[in-house]
Amino acid sequence: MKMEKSYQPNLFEKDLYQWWMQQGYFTPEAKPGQPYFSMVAPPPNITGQLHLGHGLDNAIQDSLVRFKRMQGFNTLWLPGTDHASIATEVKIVENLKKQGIDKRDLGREGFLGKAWEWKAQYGGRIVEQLKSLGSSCDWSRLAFTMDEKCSKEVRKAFVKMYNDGLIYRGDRIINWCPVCKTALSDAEVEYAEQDGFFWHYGYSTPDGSETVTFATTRPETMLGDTAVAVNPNDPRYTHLVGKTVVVPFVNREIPVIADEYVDMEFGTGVVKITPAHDPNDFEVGKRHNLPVIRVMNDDGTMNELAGEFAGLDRYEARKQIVAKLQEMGILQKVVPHAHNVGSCYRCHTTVEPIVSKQWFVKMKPLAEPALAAVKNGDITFHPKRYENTYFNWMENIRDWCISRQLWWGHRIPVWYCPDCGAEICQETDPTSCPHCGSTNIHQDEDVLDTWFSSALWPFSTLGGVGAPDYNAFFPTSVLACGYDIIFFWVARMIFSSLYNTGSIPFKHVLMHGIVRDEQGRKMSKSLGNGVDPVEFIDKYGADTLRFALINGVANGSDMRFSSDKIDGTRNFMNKVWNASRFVLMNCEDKQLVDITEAKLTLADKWILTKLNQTIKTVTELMEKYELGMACQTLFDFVWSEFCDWYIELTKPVLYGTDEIARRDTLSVLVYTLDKILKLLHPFVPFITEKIYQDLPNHAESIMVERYPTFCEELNFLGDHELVEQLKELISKIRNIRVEYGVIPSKRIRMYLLVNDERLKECDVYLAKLCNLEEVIFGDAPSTEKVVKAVTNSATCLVPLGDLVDADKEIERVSKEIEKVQSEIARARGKLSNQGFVAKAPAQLIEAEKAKLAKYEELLSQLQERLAELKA
RNA sequence: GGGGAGUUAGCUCAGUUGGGAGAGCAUCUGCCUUACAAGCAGAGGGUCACAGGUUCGAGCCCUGUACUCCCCACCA
Repeated sequence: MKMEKSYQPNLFEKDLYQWWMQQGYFTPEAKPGQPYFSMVAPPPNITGQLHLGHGLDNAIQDSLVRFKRMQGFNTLWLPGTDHASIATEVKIVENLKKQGIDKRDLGREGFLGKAWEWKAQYGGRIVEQLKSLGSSCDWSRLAFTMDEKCSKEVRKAFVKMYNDGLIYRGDRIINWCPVCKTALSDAEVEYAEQDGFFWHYGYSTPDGSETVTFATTRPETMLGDTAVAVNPNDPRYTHLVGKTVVVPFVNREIPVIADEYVDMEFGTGVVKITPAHDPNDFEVGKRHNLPVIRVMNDDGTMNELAGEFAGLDRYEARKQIVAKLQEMGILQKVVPHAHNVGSCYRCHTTVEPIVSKQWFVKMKPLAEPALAAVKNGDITFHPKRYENTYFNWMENIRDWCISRQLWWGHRIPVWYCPDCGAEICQETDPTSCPHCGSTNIHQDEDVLDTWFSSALWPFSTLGGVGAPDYNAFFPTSVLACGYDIIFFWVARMIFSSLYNTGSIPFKHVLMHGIVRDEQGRKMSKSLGNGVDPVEFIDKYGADTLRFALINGVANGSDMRFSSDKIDGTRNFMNKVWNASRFVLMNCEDKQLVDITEAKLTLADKWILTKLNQTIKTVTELMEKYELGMACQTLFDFVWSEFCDWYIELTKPVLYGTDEIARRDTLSVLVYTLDKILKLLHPFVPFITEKIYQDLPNHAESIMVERYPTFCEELNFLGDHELVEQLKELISKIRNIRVEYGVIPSKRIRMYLLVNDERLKECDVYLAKLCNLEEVIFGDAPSTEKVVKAVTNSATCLVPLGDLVDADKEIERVSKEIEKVQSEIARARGKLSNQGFVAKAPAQLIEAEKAKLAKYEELLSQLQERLAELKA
């Protein structure tokens, strides 16, 4: 066996991955009724490149799946790529343009064909990238939301909702993106504060006798005004209600109406009403039967109803209108005003509220069971606080605009018959009108919101209700994703599954945060601070990336991805690598025994006990989805216990001459390393598999081995405690060496007085770890000048001859006395507190008493020592 | 306006039923000791934002204050 002296990434990962795939480990059989663990993954959008957010998603998901697989669950992880988003279409169009093709020339079908070509290419690339992260997805079930089986489910769901009256089509104010030229749902609009203006001006009565003044941030919409509204209780304007005023430019006479919507306190108490371009005005318009006059085109230019401003861009029109109002002396004042402006979450263009005919889903009936499912505990969020976010949204939910004016996506399965006016909604394409037989029917041009199909993902990818995979793996166990898509995706999956399958889509929702850069900024293309996981993996390896993304991060909170963290993790990987190298180097040509038959040393028993504790803790944490803490626990165990102490403690034996002892200790080393690799494997798949394959007596693959469990036979609490005392002693001696400036290479002698006879077995450990030439059990002769260290289990005397400095020693001991005294004070304080003794648990009181006794004994020894020094 | 989160060592952050303040990095000292200098050993460093309260006991629970951040809604 040959191992590099330090961990080098990318020497074996690809081969291992390929081998895993060949072995079929990723492809489970559907076994209905078997204990299973299944998961749906958020589909990375193929139009962007893979970023660290995906890396985090993937690391968490894969770690969970690997853990559960090792626990013996039948695991399914459905991989998916892409959904039919606006960005997808934009990219496809860009791509076509490069080839000199206009999508209109291709027609809808042709466009889709080209889109699939493009998608296969980029989707394939993303899959390759995900593989380099070690994703143990079942790639044979790779799904796209526009796949045949998913599409079937989309239609089925739509038709069911349509027939149940949950889907309707109507005129509404929607958020319109003039660049993407499509409607957006409320969730797809991002609001940001922008500097703007309040333009104050007024409309006059036809006779010019009276003027009502108002303020607006969008003067161009005045061309579509169909009323001016005041509050019915506003005495300033009661005399005007029912009269009319005239809109300049279009010279339209519009009524002054009274509506509760108007806030008397705000501004002048007058609002101009533009039902076609403002959601509130639209509602007011409905109440008062106002005409709806739309003055803007889909591309954000003014239309023919805008009169002299027709054809102008909305902002240009605004400029000219303001200028003309000023010219005409109508404009009264302009006040700077910061207000929130909505923009398209994809292209960041300012959205325009525009009235238009769109398809909506009635949310109230769907939201109720979805709320109940979380409230009654069928679905649990981790961390729990995100349930509040979910409730908040679900309780205030508004109808969901699901139509999009794009070419790429699931087309709405509704046909119109112009001959009889019928509207046909069905799963299969009709060839003629079922009402009048006309073949002159046409399908609705709109496509569905990408999240409509994504919402069906948990069951559509499983083949739908009743399919073998569905029966074996639904509802899924966990959904793991970032908190930023609770509304877009999580919430919609919940109500969609409940409605379409009658079941929750998943039992647990594991939320993680966003990966930020070193300065805490969100990673973004425009800032150029994004990290490409593929480049990262080339440099540091997938194991490092995965562990760095998970280790020590609390669920649901954002994390900073810093170079420090990367280095630390890379160093840990190297540590694992080298510790393994140590074990394997010593294994050459050696026989091993089952450790239940080995004669265990104190150190062996100690590490086995520690291992047990670690297994218990890590398993519990994993089961609570606390991956960050599980990693931390492993990090500490591997580095601070196994490497720093246990390996050092084995050296006296391994480098000794007792062959049986060497064999036995080596067996424990291999045993422990084997468990460590298995514990780490979910997070660190490649290195652990690589090393595992080199272990003596290894099985086929670590990936399908069982996760370690607590072993009562190998739990030695008494010996564990003794070694802890030994460690304390060793630390004290090392401290003395450093404080007295004994150079590390100098081997010195030591006298040891033990309170626990078993410590006499520990001379080799002491000698090795403190670099002693001799450990003499017994008191030092009075002729020796010594430095003394006291612990509860032993007193050690280090003869340092002339190095011993009485003053220094007095200081050192005094300092220690001080520490012990403060401990004693604390313990006594507690125990003399009546309330504590009366109310605290007995166990705690006993523990406190024991500590007090310990410290008191220590104190008396230290004081004795001090007296000696001062004598 | 509604909801949520944060404030712990110089920095980044853990701290899950309330029971002696932790890690990594950085700093200081000394070491290439045959797994590892991507390392080892040792050391220093905290009024757990502030003010009250509950409790025998509070970083943790309650109330309030201050600052920071996120999400949602949005008054023209």
